[in-house]
Amino acid sequence: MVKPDSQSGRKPDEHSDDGTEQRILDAADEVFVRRGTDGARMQEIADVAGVNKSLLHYYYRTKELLSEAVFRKAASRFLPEVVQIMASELELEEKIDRAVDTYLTQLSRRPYLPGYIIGELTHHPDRMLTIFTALAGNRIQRLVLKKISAQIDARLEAGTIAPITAQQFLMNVISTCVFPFAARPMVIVLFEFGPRGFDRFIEQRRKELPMFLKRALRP
Amino acid sequence: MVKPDSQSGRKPDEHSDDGTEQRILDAADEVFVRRGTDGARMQEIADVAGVNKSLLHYYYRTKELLSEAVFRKAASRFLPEVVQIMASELELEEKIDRAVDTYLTQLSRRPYLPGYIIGELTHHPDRMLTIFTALAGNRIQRLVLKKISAQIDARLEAGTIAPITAQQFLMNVISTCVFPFAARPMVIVLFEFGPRGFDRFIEQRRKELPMFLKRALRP
DNA sequence: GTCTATATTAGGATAGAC
DNA sequence: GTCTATCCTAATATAGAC
Repeated sequence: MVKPDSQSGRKPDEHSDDGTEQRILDAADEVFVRRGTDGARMQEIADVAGVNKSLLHYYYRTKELLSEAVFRKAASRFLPEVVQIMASELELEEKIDRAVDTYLTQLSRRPYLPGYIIGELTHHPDRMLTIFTALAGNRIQRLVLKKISAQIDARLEAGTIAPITAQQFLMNVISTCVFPFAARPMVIVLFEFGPRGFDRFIEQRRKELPMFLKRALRP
Repeated sequence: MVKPDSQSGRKPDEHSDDGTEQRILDAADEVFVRRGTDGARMQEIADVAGVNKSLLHYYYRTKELLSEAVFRKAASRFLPEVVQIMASELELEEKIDRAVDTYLTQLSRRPYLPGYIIGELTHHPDRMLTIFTALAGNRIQRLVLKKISAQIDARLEAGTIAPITAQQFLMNVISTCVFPFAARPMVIVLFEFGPRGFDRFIEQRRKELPMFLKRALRP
């Protein structure tokens, strides 16, 4: 919308290595996620990107727009994967296995992402909700809930599952995967984890959590 | 430390209704929790408290100190309750019942508290961790983990529980209680909740979640 | 103890040279 | 496209009268 070149074609003429605009977005991602939108400083983003502050405005016009770009990118990394798993034809137990594994793997790479998204969400609900609706179009979630509901109903008929609503099921899976990362700084203190302690905890969780959740489904 | 009068005795002389200092702290709580430390404005706090901006500095010296007071108060409202339940002599199933009920009741009253704490934690880890250690002294958590571990071990002997570590057990209970509130704005969108929809979801959860968690404990 | 200035700085944004 | 220099507002903080 505002950017001169970017997404359409190649970089126009003489200059840097791997795209200045991209370097700026990466730097912005790093700084916004660590400090939050309100705590982030354009100067720090410029420093991390190794460019002049003015260039941020050249590419993204305002801090507001830049932060939106970052949030959009972060959010888009969050939902689709699990939505796809949950909407699939897999058995519920298989969905648990895959969702847990996918979440823990992705979040281990970006541990502060949940904290960032949750913080933004609570501090700027209005702005963020528009992004979310645009991003995840309501038809999709409705499909997911329909699908899970149907699976639960069928298994209730067969007597192979304990009663639970699709929403509560989904919430339990997502909560147990995402929350430990959102609360990571607190968890590290309360469980007295050393440098690699949290990672080991997550690896243990990767094994134990699916079993825990699947046990809870049994009638 | 910095406050003129306050916590020691009564208000000194002539003035307002129910304590100006308290009114300021309440206002600060409201604003900081909604906007986050970095997004909050001293002016807005003054407006909410119905006093002049300068008074905030009179009582709390700086924004930094005021925000610490707020965070300390918020955090202290969070841990103790459940720590006490978990450290008690109750059976694990009974602990689940009480913890879920306590959490959901308290968080329903202050739904944005988890989002605030998580946001602060990820954006100011250093500062917040000192508060947490001071607040929850490590001996206490160690006692909780010891207690839960002992209970699990005993029940493993008796064959009345599925294997799980105390840390993972605790994490599962806390995650499933707290996360829905932390992610509330997202949940409302994704589940397409109306005005009272989220509250009804929580009331449903108050019944279903304990059963879910207890089913997961069965061998 | 509470208010009315006012000081001061920080940080987002723009103009304009190269 | 990238930099230097500058503008300008918003926000924390303080001085001082009442």
